[in-house]
Amino acid sequence: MDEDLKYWYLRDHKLFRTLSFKQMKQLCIIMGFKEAKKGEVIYFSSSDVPRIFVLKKGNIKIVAVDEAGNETIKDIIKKGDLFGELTLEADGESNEYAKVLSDDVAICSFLLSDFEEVLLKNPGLALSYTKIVGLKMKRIKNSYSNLISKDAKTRLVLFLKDWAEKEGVQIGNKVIIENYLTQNDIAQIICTSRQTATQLLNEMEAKGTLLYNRKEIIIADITTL
Amino acid sequence: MDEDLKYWYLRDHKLFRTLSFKQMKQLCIIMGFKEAKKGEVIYFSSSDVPRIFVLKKGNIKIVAVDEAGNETIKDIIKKGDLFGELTLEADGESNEYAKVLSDDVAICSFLLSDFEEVLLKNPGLALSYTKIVGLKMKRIKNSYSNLISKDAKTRLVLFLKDWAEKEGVQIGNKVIIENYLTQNDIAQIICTSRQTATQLLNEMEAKGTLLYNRKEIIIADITTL
DNA sequence: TGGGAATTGTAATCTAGCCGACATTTTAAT
DNA sequence: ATTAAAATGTCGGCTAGATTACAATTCCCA
Repeated sequence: MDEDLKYWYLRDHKLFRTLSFKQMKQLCIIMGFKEAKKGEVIYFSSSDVPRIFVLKKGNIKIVAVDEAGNETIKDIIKKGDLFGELTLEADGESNEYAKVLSDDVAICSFLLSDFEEVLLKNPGLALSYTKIVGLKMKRIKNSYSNLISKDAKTRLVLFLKDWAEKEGVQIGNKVIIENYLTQNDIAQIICTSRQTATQLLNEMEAKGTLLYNRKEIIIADITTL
Repeated sequence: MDEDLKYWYLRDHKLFRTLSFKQMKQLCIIMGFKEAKKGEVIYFSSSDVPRIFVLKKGNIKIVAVDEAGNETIKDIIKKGDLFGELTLEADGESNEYAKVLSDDVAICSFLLSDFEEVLLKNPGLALSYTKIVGLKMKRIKNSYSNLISKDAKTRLVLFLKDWAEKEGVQIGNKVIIENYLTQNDIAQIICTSRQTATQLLNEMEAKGTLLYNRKEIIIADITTL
């Protein structure tokens, strides 16, 4: 792939904006690039050499499989997000994979070891990176503590609010969200059964607070959700 | 407090071992030091200037209080652990406090802003720091996913195994843990009600797999727990 | 354009574990 | 020693939500 295009893809990310041209060049040399289509499984955390990924386009979900074969959605990764061995420490144990949700995705990646080299030479970048990882941790902590203390309905509402805020198009108090998740996906994210999620969504639709279909979700009034 | 003693306190921590004498001196200048006794509440995350803390001696628990006044134990901090604004980002929202569990504790701290300065000048330190934060994140993720997919009994067993591994004294297959937690504390950590935790512990005691009292916990056979 | 797969809808069971309501024991303080 | 405050032990009722089991829809593509 063209070096210059790679450069711009990366340059676009807030994490790398502080770097000089020379430093960017250095990063680009070690960069990988990949595209994939909907439904594809693009990444098994344990199978490959440890890497850091930057999602440049589209959405993917990170799914963890436990010993019993149960699948949990660990994370939804959106354009601009980092994923992979964020902790800078390879992790042989966990069995995770990533599945493409949107029609297609574009992904940049570095080898963990290469990325570390660059961080060592750019303390500012290391600091920014730590903050990004920290922020991610904070979000995870927050959503997990919701899982524990709130009931399924509250969790669904919190998830919808969060989704609306991040991606929704707001018109007055109405918010339209492009829906690339199935009810089963949503259920897995808020950690409940598919049936419960379906029931809750239908209840909300009956009450008129919501309008659900496979293409979009329309929230009647985000302030009273 | 004596500069030299401060120096050694810090030097002792693995995170700072790579620093030169000069760099250590720089850190010591900005360092604070504090001691506290059992039961004392030593730290409100939101009330003070953002800080990073290193626990040099003893144990504390980090407790979060939600809007409804429910308390959850977020973390148990042990000798050598870091806590506070680890993400390098002040967090006005969360309402947390730390309570001393052991007879007494000793704590070092830096101002967040000062610590950032030092990290900027020491890329290696920044990298180590990111890894420590990352490791903590990984542990949190792991324990949370247990909360979600496992039942209360399994969670208790996992917690005990973890505790035994980290702090227990092993004699053959028998493990003795110094118990500085109440049953209520344990219940909060594994996110169940106090009554359920009590019941589970008593069941295990009845089956002979365990011996619980306020001073210590003796696990009969760690391999079959 | 038809048919299989994925997604969504609905209902009836069943259970872990929360909650309230105590009794009992241990600890710490005066 | 006395007593108040923590910590622990025990029990039954109650409920959110998992689970099982189908039906109905919608999507996809050959």
